[in-house]
Amino acid sequence: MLHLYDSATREVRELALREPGTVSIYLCGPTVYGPPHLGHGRATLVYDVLRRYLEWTGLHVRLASNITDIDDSIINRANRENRPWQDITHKCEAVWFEAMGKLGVARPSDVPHATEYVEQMVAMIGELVDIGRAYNTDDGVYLSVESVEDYGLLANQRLSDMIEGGGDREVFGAGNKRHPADFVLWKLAKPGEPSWPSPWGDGRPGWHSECVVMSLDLLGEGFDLHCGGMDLKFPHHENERAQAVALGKRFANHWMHNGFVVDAEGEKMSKSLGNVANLLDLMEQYDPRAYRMLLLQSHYRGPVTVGQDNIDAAVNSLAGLDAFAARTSSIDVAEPDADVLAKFRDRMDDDLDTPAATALLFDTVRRANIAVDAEAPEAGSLIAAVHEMCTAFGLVLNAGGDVPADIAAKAAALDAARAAKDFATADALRAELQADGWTVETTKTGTQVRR
RNA sequence: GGCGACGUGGCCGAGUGGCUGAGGCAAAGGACUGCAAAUCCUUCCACAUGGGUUCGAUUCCCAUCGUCGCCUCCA
Repeated sequence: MLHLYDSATREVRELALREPGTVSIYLCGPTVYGPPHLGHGRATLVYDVLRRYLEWTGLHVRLASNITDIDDSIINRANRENRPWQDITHKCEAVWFEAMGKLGVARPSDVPHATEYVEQMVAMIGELVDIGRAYNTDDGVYLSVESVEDYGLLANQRLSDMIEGGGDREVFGAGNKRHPADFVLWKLAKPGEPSWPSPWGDGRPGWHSECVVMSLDLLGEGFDLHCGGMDLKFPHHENERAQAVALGKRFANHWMHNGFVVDAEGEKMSKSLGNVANLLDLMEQYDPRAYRMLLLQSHYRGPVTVGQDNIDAAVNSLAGLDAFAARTSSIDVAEPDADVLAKFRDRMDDDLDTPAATALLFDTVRRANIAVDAEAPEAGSLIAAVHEMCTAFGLVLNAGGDVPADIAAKAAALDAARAAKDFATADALRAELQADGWTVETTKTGTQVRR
């Protein structure tokens, strides 16, 4: 069974399942007010790999991931561009899922929207007020963090230490709060702002409430895993948890956080890649699979640099895998090599060690190539194992696909010329095909073209 | 000020108290090929610095230098 680092206990431990055979996961999704960036891409890819791997091992995965479609950033942009806020959220959500599609990130099982859950949030906030753990001020309702026993668990900091170091930052709503770390659950609307009714006045929910309500509604108390980017650990996840704890509910059993995307060579990157911080730009300029490949070769908890060299290396390594898929596409597959798959699971179960698992993938590719060259009997099972691992990774290999009749004819002509030792014609034909964007490879069964 | 991460070969990026340590990319040489491509083989002598613990450290501890993240709305 999968062992994962748990941010709450700060150790790698087994991901215990509330219900055998099924994994319930909540992933904090995007606030839809702009195009997805590389950070979004990393998070969604990391959890897509997690999900596919779990499914590949035979588990049923229920993945809920929200869309935050009401938020200050959205309102600000709407005001700035003088257009309806829903216009922004709808458009951005469409762009989001289009980008996810290109990345090969499967759509979550559930995609709840904050605006669909306002009533439930109001009800929850009401409960917190009733039990004296939240309080009303003249600009909203706040949660009293001092009423939460172990506030700071995820941040791994004591409340007092956090406050001391606050720096020069302005404390939001400081004048009204009982404690500087108290956070807003309900924001009273200013004139012209979108709002929903509540016992405390018209307004909108604070950021941290939606995930509590949605995760508990869709997945139920004590769900298995809550995940998101490292930057969400505090305050977002801390504050989600605080609300659940304040309500006396069991929340996530395990917390997983992925590392950041780093642009170590900021200047260089922007020069060579343009505004590569934007995920859409990256996918436009490179095979979208390259980002997945790059992330697979790094560990999910560490920082990862996304730069030209990095992406190029990933693109080139994919070319090797595609070539493998192409040259083995006509070979009968057998039962996947059990030994390889067992090793694969060992590595993946060890805190999702995809770098070790990809090393195994490449190693298996080489072994399979050797077997294919030798026409050895184990080729089929090794090839099958490679495809199994790719499935678990969510990596789709390109074996070439359909070849138009005229191209196939040229390839046949090339073979004929070679057979006749008319190498000048053969070379010319090959150059033509290559100029057309085709990869031309000589195999035992003749010239194979793909792209 | 508090909490935390990290410094590995040309680049990226794993990992381990003891034949000096994956994998990918790049480069070089070789096999194969009419030539290529694909494939395979080989090579490319790397673990920030200074101490300490140890029979032995890249891996453990301390210090130093350097990089970075979080500490109220950013995946």
